[in-house]
Amino acid sequence: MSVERGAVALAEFPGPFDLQSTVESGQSYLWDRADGRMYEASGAFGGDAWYETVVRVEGEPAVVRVRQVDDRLEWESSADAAPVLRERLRLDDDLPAIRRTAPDDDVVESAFDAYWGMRLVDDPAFPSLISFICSAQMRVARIHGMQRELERAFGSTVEFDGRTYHAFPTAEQLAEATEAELRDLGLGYRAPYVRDTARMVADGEARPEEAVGLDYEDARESLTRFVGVGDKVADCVLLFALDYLEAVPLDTWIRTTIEEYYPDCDRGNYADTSRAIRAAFGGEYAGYTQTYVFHYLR
DNA sequence: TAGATACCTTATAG
DNA sequence: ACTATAAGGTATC
Repeated sequence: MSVERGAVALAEFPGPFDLQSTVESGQSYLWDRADGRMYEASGAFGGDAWYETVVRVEGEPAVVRVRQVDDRLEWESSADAAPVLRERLRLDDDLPAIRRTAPDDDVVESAFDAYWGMRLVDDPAFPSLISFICSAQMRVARIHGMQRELERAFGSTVEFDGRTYHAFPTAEQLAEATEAELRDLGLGYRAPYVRDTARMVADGEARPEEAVGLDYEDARESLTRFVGVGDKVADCVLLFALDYLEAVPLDTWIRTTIEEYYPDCDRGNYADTSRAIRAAFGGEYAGYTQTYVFHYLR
């Protein structure tokens, strides 16, 4: 299979862009660094590192390899990668306008300054769902490692540029996994959650995309039908895959931030605290602010 | 309905 | 070396 190459001129899109922050900030677990140094030296070096993932273009798997060199996004793929990059990395988001909706207190300002250019990702729903089911009580680097293991064990292979890559497994592929196999990959108690959720999707009982179109809180409720998905994981999928930019996942880091800087927003339960912090973070794009703060404090 | 507890595994701190 | 602790929580009681 031939290797096509191209470049995306970032000047055509509103505001700055930072590839490393975007793919190494714990939003997406579908990208891998070609040099194997994912999460090793955030910000210190590797600003022009190559990142790779397997996407689907019209149903067919295609490897996409991308790196940022100054104001260009250079890519290599078996197909035209530009439209995929534009969508998945949210290049059309008007970052300066979004930032203006955020509060201008010290934490938020510092977070935006530290990683200015980071975008939210727009991942496919099922892989995002599985990734965040795996994220319970896990560190970012290990969640990432688990997804690579799932791909290697259950995903389809794709040949590209003389190497073999693995796509993220489909629900049907993952539904075939046994709990023991998943535990052997290090998933621990998340193993039955992943298997059961994959079965629900494979059996046609429910699909994460069904949440799209519902009011935000109904969409969150819809996702909690899946096994291993509570309010927090549901918020992650809404924010990083289903285009609900107001979603603010209440994880340990944000809860600590609320305690320290927004004590009035602590309402004692998820739903009410969520409403309060979403309002404090500016409403419509509150999830953007959450993601900057998360990455900054982590 | 709100609150407590078990749950896999691993990296890191002490 | 060895143990305690915590990691982007959820299900169950």
